[in-house]
Amino acid sequence: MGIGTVSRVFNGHPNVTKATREKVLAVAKRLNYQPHVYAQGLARQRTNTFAAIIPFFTNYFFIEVLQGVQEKISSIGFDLILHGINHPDEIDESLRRSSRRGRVDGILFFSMRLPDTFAKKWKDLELPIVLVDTFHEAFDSITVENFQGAQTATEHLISLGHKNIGMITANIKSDPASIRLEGFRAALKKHNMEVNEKNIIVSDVTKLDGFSRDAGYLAMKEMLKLGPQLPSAIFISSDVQAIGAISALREKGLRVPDDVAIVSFDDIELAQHFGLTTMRQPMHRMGELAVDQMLKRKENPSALPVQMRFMPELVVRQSCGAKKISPHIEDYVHYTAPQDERTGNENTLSTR
Amino acid sequence: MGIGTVSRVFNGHPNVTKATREKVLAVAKRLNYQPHVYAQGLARQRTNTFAAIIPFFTNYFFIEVLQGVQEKISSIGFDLILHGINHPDEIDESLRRSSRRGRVDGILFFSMRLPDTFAKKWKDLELPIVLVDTFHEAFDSITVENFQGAQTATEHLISLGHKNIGMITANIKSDPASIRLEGFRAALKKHNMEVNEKNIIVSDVTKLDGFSRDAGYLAMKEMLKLGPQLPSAIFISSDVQAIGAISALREKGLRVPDDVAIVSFDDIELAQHFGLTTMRQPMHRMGELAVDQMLKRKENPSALPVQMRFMPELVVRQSCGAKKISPHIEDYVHYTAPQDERTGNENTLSTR
DNA sequence: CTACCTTGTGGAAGCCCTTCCAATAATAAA
DNA sequence: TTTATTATTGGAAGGGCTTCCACAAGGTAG
Repeated sequence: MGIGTVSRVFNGHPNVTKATREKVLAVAKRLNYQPHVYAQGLARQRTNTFAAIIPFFTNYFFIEVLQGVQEKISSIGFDLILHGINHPDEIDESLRRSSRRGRVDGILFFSMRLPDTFAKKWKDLELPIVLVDTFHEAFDSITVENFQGAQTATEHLISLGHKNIGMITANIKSDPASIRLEGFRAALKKHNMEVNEKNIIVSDVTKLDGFSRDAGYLAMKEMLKLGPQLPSAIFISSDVQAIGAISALREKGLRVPDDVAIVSFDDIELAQHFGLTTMRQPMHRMGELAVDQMLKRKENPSALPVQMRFMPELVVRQSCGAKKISPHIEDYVHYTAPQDERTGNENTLSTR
Repeated sequence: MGIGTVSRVFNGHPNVTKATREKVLAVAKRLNYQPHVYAQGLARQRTNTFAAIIPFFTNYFFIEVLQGVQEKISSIGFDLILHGINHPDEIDESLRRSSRRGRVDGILFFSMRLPDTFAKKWKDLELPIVLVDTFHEAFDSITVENFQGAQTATEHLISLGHKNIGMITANIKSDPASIRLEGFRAALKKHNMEVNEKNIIVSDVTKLDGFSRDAGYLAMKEMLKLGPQLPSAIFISSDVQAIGAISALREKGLRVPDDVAIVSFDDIELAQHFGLTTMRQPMHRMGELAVDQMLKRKENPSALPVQMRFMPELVVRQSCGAKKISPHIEDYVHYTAPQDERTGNENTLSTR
């Protein structure tokens, strides 16, 4: 049996007699033979592996996207190398590691601003990259219409008759946060309502760019200082923040949606549990699509960058007050204020 | 410049003159040269890569462990190949893929029972494997004292004076669930209390082995049928279940901890938010240790299997009633019953 | 029975490193 | 200055595949 023949058998090439094929397979089984992955990779000049660079997924949004990615990647028989980013410095490092010649066949880059230095020198590199939940004109990207989404969310509150509407947004340095804020403003303007700057609380929390429960809690604390002028409805830039914000409201004895109506963004799994009205992002789907796009890009490396944008969908639950619900039930416990025991890791991370 | 010299420079071998080193480096930079990862792997016969096989991390427990793993792996300059398992069938497939010759240098296997077929043929394979949150005598493992932990949790409730104590447990097919149940029983016996079988609700949910909010919700619904004999205190086998269970209680107008005291298990991030008294597992740390153990195992492949067991720690918050809290506040919303909109993925998965 | 296609098979070359050994250069000792 | 050491350097061999080319074998048509 020639060495080439064996290769042909294992790779399902057509020109092999059934007899030889079986003979090869038999011997292979007896010897417990398996092709050496790296040797194949070296010879074929590809790895069948993608890297995913993700700001660490303590944030539920990423978990769901990552799940989509991972399932899709497995289904096509590829492997996924995971780079969790906890600190902005790690971005460069991860990109560099992933770009090492022969390491992976492509990179999925999530939710973080692609460093300009990389954006430039990337075009030389033949390595495809797909951006998810972030944008760069030079590369394929899959994003959500944050502007439109925020507008829709806000308009929902307007349509419920609210006149005094506020917003709590995550750290403005993050694209999604700032764009959602713009959408909020646009909605009010569109309906000839004045934008009261005091009604806008911008989180200055740096951890997770303010997309966290703690940040939401603190922001609402801040907003509560408005006292009687407290908005009757608030758009909050993410579900996790909304959960924190609700805790702050509870502490003051304020009820959602009766005293304050809330619409948030993301529709993470918990949103359902908390009865949050929110803008649903097809997270799982976005993960899958990212992989699909990666494959397409590999087939046609020179095509123009593709930009997919999803329209988030309004999911009406209870927190906005549109759906009336059964009698209120007493809550059982206070939210213990942030940092009570878990050590607050103050790494800043520019992310979603 | 000889080819060997270049290699020496890139690998930091000592015997290279400063002059040559710099010359090589200069040329390398000019040519934008990088060693080819797979070629290195082939020549060195190692990949600097570990695989992690994890039941999919919609479950917060895994996220936290995975984070520990990922950080540690990056810190030693290795790569992590992630295999998320959604269906039991995928376990074999993942193990097989990871075991392919030259694919990875080691496998971290999480929370699932290692298939016997693999356990056997593994010893031939030179590939190290470390088990986390699961056990097999033949391999290194890092687990938590589920028995002791459950016992401690139960004793805490006993010490608070409860006489009628119940337990809600996840699917008994899962090791942690069944062991925690045993610990519960042992605690009662130790204190000469009778074990009332009606007070034990065993979840028959298969998805995530019943370690889910829905399962907890349903189990509590079931338990509520006890009516006036409802236990005054309940030990629940995980935090997520406890959260679901609390929702069910709320629906009935019952308050935690006043009407029912609760202690659960895991101490996921959300536990704090919900004020759950729970048994803390050092999840992040377990992830790191798994990697450490992997490295040790590689240094000394023939050492006897190491079994590390952590003692979970009781974290007292509000749900057990030991800490009295400020006046109750009305809750704002019902828990919308399971499966209201998210399509219930009914894959069964034998996991934690 | 030839001449000409197919189809299948063996193996060299190439993928890109690391590692080892031999050769050379530099240095120290005599 | 010569010899014995030691520090560098070059490059062949080897790691395990894929791919391509040449050749053999089997078929078909003339």
